[in-house]
Formats: sequence, structure tokens, C-alpha cells
Amino acid sequence: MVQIPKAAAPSSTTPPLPHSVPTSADVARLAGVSRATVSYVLNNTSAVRISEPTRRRVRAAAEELGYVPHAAARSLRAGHSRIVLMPTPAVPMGPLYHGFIDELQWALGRLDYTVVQHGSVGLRGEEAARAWAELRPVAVLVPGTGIGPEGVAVLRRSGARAVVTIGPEAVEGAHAVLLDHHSVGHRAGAHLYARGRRRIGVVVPEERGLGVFSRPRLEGVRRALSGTDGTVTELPLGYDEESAARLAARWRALGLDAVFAYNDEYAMLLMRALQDVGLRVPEETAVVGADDLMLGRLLRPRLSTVHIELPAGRDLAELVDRAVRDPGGAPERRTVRGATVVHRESS
Amino acid sequence: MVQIPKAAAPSSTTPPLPHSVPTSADVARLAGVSRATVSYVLNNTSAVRISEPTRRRVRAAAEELGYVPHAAARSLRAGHSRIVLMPTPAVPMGPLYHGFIDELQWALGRLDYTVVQHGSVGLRGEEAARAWAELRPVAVLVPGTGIGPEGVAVLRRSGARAVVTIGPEAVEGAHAVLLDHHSVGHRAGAHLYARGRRRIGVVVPEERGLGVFSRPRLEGVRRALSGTDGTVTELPLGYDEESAARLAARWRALGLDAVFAYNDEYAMLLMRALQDVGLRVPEETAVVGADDLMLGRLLRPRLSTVHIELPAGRDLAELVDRAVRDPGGAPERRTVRGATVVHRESS
DNA sequence: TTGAAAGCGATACCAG
DNA sequence: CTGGTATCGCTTTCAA
Repeated sequence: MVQIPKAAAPSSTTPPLPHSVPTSADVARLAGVSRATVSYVLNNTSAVRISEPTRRRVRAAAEELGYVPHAAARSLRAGHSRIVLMPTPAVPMGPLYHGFIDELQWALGRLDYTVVQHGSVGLRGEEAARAWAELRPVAVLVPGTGIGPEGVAVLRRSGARAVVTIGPEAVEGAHAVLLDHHSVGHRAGAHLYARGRRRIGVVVPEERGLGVFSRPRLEGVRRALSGTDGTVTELPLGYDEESAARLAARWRALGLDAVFAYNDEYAMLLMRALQDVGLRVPEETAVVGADDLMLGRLLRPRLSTVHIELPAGRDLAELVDRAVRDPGGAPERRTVRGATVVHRESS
Repeated sequence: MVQIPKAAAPSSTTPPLPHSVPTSADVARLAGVSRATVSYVLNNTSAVRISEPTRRRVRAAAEELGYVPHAAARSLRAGHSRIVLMPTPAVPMGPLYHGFIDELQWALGRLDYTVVQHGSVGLRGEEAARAWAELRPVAVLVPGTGIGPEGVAVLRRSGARAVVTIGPEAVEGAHAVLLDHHSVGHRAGAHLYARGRRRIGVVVPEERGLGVFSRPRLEGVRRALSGTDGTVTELPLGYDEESAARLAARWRALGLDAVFAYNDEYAMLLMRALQDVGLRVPEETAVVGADDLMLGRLLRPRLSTVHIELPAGRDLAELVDRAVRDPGGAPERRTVRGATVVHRESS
């Protein structure tokens, strides 16, 4: 552990500042009052009346010293924090997800929570949960499948009053926002079938970690076509031009008349490659993406897509807040079924 | 402030757990040793030799109770944290930036820092700095222009051993990674001029907050053309199809033969709109983007772009680590000049 | 209206 | 080798 001398010998570049961080005791000393009074004034404690002159002296002293309260000390004393922890997913997420996180963060901020994104490098399961628990968050929002029942238990034991998973499956003991990837695939499959397509390809990204999302989407397409004369073909695809070109090269051999491309970005990649080998979209092959990015509207043909209605950041923030206030409540499971096909020109 | 009873009356759904969080004292009690010994064992303190049987008893007790150390208490005692704070920029950032952040977070994690992203809702300048300072981070990485010299001073006074700004301009007292947007524009301008274009438009996004980046880029184009027979026209553009369509509708009237579109996303938006009104790219109008996203390679014509060489997350992480270990060192200013034109088909 | 003091959880010194 | 104990910065009774 690094040694930090409490007061370094003033270097020549920093003349007059031995530079120890001011505490409330320093403020008290300067204002000529007790630390208690400082606390009362700075927190506007209503249960106690402090004379106006005293208040002014305290505030002035705090200002002069540049006093900033110490969050860790405060929450140690209080016995709880306002930290909402969000592990950063190891998987590269798209713009849809990033937008969602931004909104959520903003909404939680409004409710006076401090959002902490924690990149847990290479830790998994219980080990990761333990690392998160050290921060004693009041709530934990876990995207994807970064946690199991044991992990949830660890967090609850460490005082987390709410654990919410955001992903394809629920976890014992935690609240869950269930992103129904299955229905995303199902909608896409049904749409393509309804438009007369029968031999349907489904892109499965090769990027590791995406399987959690792509598998249920694939499964959804399968389900949509089961019992019909339609067939489903799995198409591994890496997110790069060569991979797409390779796939496009053997496209005619595959004999497919439609493809659900996992999401809009893979769809753009693949559609481009198909057009480059002379395939006509949608005449010879229909293409459907997902996520409804701006991008899709700009393609020619305009990309059909599955619009996914993520929960508003505000709603999720309120779910968290409710769970924190009533930690005894039964785990809420909220399934997001907002998948709808946006039919444009590519299908 | 919310009142949280220390031990809630066990609700009917949670039968046998009054559920107070285990502390090192609990572990000590269960293991039949003192808290000191627990600390020694759990931290593998080498200065002190503890007998193997005792170690086992302590570890077993910790395991049984599900003990997790309390980060706040620890760093309170230690007098410093390993927190690196990164305020989330209020401005919507693109995939380039998100990738950079991910990498940085990962690299800092490897150096055993805890990265905390803090969404400071609506706070600005010194006020924001104060909110950040409450967490007593050992270092603060500020993207964009979220902080001034006073803010830096607040953070340093609160014990931050390194403040690094990542953006277009340096701030007194802080280390700086200078993203040279000026040269991005300059490169684009010079490229277009060299290819015979003379009446050059420059897209300026209407989205608020992007001005910090777009202004220097515009200025760079101006500089590249100053003293030549080329002209520069400022083109406000919102990130939506209508705005692009409006701009495209009056394009011929503008009499431009080239446009630097701020970045690849705006470039795609605009190029699409131009093509939709029958303009040929690049014959009638050349288009250049920036950021070198995958997206650009997929467009037809393939999008020329300015590739921006962001510092590797690893390098920046090392800069932070160095600054933390030697807080007296003079502020490093590292200018990122890695802007190079990638000439494809649209120019 | 203000002050003294206890204590949150963990660590590290100094005795034993 | 192990156990008291002071301490980090802050809040909050309880007394004065």
C-alpha cells in the first residue's frame, strides 16, 4: 500500500500549503464553535435552532477553508449510503443501451442517488458480487447475466436493499427487468413469414458475450416458424466486412429468401455485403434488423426493424426507489414486451 | 433524510433473518480472536506472523458469515481511496468515445483502481467539483469542458492527487489530454482543397453541448483555407432526417462543392439527404466525415473520413497512475494529434 | 442555543 | 504470536 505522508515537506513549487484536507473540526475551530454546531449548520438540521450570526460564521469558515464533507465518513456514520451500483457489462453494448443507461443515471440522480459504474475486470459470479458489496451500495443494477442467486445473496447480506437484474432471465431473490429477446425474434420471424418468406436465416454474432441475447432471439424465430413450412438457418457472423463478404459469397448456395440480422448494425453490414454481390433487397432476400436505430432509416432500401421499447429510465429509477424504501417487498418482475416490427422497405 | 431502522421487524416473507451486516468484530467473535487478528489474516499482513490454525479459524468464520469488508470504513482509516472519478458528460457521445471509456476503465481496473462514473445532474463548475470531491477520489478524469481552474482547486484541496481533463483545452493546474479538434478540421479542409474543392460547407450540429467540439473543427477548416481562394460556409444541422432534408433542399442554392460533416454520423445523415434530392456524391459535392466508424465503410460511396487516434486506454491509465504516485510533478499536457484523412470514395 | 462524547468499521501501533 | 486501543471524519443523542 502506498504511503502518503500526512503533511509533505512543502516543495519549492507549492509555497505555502502543507495541504491537509480540511475537516469539519477545522471549520469548527476557525468559526469558534463545536463540530456539532458545524454539522447542524451545514446540514440545515431543522430539529435544532442555531442563531443566525453563528450560522454565518460557520458558513464563512467553511467557505474560506474550501471545506467539502467526506461522503465515506458520512455514510459510515449513517449506516447506509445512497450509492446505486451498476457493473459495466463486459460485452460491447450498442447505442440503444448507452442511451438507456444515460437516461437511467440521470433519473436516479434526480432522486438523489449516486450512480457508480463499476468495471469489474475479469471477476465473475460471487467474486464480482463481493467486490461490489465492498462499496455497500443501497441498490445494485446488474445488466446482462453478470450475477447468480449466490451473488444476489452476497449483496443482500452486505446490506443492499434492492438488486435488480436487467436482462433476459430473472434471478432468484432479485427484482428483474426482463428484456424479452425471445419475442424480438418471434416478431421478426412472424413478420417475415407473413410476407411470404419461407427460408429464413438468422444472424448469430460471433462476438463472445452476445450469445445471451442472440440465442433467445434465434429461439424466438424458431418458435414463430415451428409448425409451418418455414425453415430457420443459423448464420454465424463477425462484425467486420470480411466476415460479411464471406457470408454473402455463399448466399445463393444457402437458398435463403430472408434474414433476421440480430440488430440494425449487423443488418447494415450484411445488407451491404449482399448488395455488393448483386443480390436485390428485398426482392431476392428480405432483411430485418432490430433496435430501430436512426441508421436504419438512412439505408436504401430503408431497413425494416424490430423496435424495442426499453423501460424509461424514469420508470426503472422509480422501481429502484420503491424497492429501496420497501426492501421487504416481493421481487418485482417486469417483462418488457415492447417489441414491435417497424416495416420499412427491406422486407 | 430517510430513516432506516437498524433491524426491521422480520416480515412474514423473510422468516429468520434480522439481517444485520456482519463486521470484522463478528468474525472475530465467531473465531474467538480479536478484531486485530482478523484484519491481519484477511489482509495477509506480512509484518505479522499468525499461526496457521488461527488463520484457518478466521477464514472459516469470515466465510460462514459471508463477511465483506467495508470499503468506506477502510479508506476512511487509510486516509485515501483508490477511486478514480469520471463525471459522465452531459453531452451525448458517440461510439468512439464509449469505446475509449470502456478501454480506459478496463486498464484502470487492472491497476487496481475503482472507476466511478458519476452523473452530476445539472451541476456545473465549482458546484459539480464539490459533489465529486465528496467521494475523495484519488484522481478525477474530466471529459469535455466540465471544469475550470476553481474546480480543479477544489478537487486538489479535497485530496485528489491527479486531475486530468480530456478535451479541447487545458485547465490551469490539471493534467490534460488535448483532443486537437482544430487539426481534425484542418486536415479535412486541406484534403478537400487539395482535391480541387473550393466552396466548402462545414456542418455544425445544433445539439447543444457539441459546440465545444464543433467550433474548433470549423475553425480548423477556416484556417486550412485562409489565404486561398476557397470559402467556408457554416451549416447548422440537427441530428434528424427533417433537418437534413431541409438543408439538402437548399443545397444547390448554396453552391457548395464539398462538405465536412462534423462526424461520420452527421455525414451519413447528410449524404443520404443529398442523394435523395438527386445530388451526386462526390461528383457534385464531396462529403467528409470524422471518427472513422465502421459505418462509413458500408456507405456507398464509401465515406471519406478523418481518423482520430485517441490515446490508448492503457496509456491514459498509466498517466493517471504516474500522476497519483507523484502528485508534485508538473502537469502533463499531451496533445493528441493523430488526425489523418482516410480517403475513400465520397471525396 | 451550544458543547461534550459516543460510535459507525477497519487498521496499525504498542504492549503483553 | 496476539490483544487492547487510538484513530480516520462525521452525525446525533444527551446535558448544560
